[in-house]
Amino acid sequence: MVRVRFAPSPTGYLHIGAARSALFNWLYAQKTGGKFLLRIEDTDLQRSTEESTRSIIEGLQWLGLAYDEEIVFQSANADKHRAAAYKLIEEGQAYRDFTPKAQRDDATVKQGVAERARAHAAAGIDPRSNPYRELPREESEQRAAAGEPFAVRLKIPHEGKTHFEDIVYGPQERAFPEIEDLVLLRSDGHPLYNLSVVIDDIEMGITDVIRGQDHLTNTHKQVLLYEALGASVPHFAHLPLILAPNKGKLSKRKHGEVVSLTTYRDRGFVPAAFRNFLALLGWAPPDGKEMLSVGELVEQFSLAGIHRSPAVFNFQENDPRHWTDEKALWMNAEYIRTMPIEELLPMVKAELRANKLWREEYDEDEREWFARVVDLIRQRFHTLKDFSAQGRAYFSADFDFDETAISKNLKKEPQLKELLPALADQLEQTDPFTSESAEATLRRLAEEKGVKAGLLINGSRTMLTGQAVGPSMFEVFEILGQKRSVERLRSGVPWFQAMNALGDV
RNA sequence: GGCGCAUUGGUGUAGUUGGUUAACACGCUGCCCUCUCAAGGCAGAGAUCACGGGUUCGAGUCCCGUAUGCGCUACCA
Repeated sequence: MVRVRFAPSPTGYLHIGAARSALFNWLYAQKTGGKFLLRIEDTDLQRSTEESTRSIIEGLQWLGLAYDEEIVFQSANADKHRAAAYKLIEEGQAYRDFTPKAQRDDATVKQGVAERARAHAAAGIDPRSNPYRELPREESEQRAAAGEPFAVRLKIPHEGKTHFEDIVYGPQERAFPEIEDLVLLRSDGHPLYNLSVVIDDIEMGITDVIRGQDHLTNTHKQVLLYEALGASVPHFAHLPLILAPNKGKLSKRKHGEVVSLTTYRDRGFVPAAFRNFLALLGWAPPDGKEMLSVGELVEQFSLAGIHRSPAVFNFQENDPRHWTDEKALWMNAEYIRTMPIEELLPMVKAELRANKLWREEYDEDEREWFARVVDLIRQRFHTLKDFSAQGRAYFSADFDFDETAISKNLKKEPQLKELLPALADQLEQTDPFTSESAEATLRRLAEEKGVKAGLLINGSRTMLTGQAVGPSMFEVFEILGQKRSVERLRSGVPWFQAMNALGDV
């Protein structure tokens, strides 16, 4: 049975790249009828936080990726990791390295590595030569017993090469001389990443490791460890990276909240929409259809459909209209306007509630009305936030008037100041009050006064909703009802606001 | 520095064994619809398939090289 895992380190919010890894693992588990496990890699005590763990769990939940079994916290397994390392020493597959720990500054590590490599090459030193590798066992044990600190390193053979088959990237080979004897245990006894992952994956019975491409080259080391440990090697599938628009690394420090999954939740994304979008980064369904429900995603998903080149996450910083990938935004709007209304309603409810616009009647007597409004206004919304912003006038008498709407639809025609109350008088007499009758009334008045119907329509739109844009106005009349429509048409509020704003009395 | 991976319109992708005008989605432009804005419909712009060689009757697809980008190379994860 297939067992896959998502293994994030809790050192910050859930990155969208990580979220995609989680998605692909989950999809694969669903597809194969396997298990999807969650492991929190919290071995870096300084950087790991509980808050981050919480946000990861919330993020997965939001995306609808339920994990099986108990969460595994890697830090809880440190003893097992150490024991495995000591066992490898016993077996002569690993050795104690008494070289004093080199001081390393995290920020300059990459540079330091390159410099060291250059220096070694220039001096003709084999970077893998380590005087402790062949230290006689007695001496090694004596020095350890005497309390001398040591790191534990895996012995990599000098000759030969590793090989594994990556499901996405194909056959991978690496010559042993290119791999340094990797450190398993720090001199303070702390187990290191490569050891911990392998032990935990064995322990958890992981059959398929699906993760970011940044782990591809390190996989050779892990394969060696599996072999040293006498465990069977899982299948590997590495996923192409998700890059920033400049094709650089997508990071929080440089790109801010666009990379955080919670941002999408907080800014009004429908989970299914974002999940759908994420699935299309690095993978494409065989039939090319892009709007896919979870069921379809599961059905169509295959590791073979994942391709190798990195995907660019397209957004424009400093441009609020394009704060994230346009296709994601489009897809969200598409979901909002096409998803079953019954599924959308609870999301709108949550949004209204958060903005104190929710009324319990919407769940009871006015349930039908509520569904009708949502159905009417969702057609042109892009995020759930829009229901409480542009949609505010439908749920509250206390809404703002858009400045451009006032100048374009009201102030430009001063006579509207009299025409709209006149329309209100007419509408008050209209019975029954429906979109059809409201339309007839309005058009009759326009004809009487010799003005274009559009003038009254657009003016009404701004009076009733505060906006210059929105659904068909006659639908709005009906949905808002006779009483509110008449009241708002008579209200002088936007006129005062216009005068104040524009300073002409 | 070494090793690895990648490279199809602005972006996401299709193009499985080489064979007609390189396909789809987002975005963009125009038109239609119309009470506005969307949606929808129609039309369109945009790719010398990174570059240079080669194999072949024929290459986005195979081979070699170059460039660029990214990753790994840590007593980080």
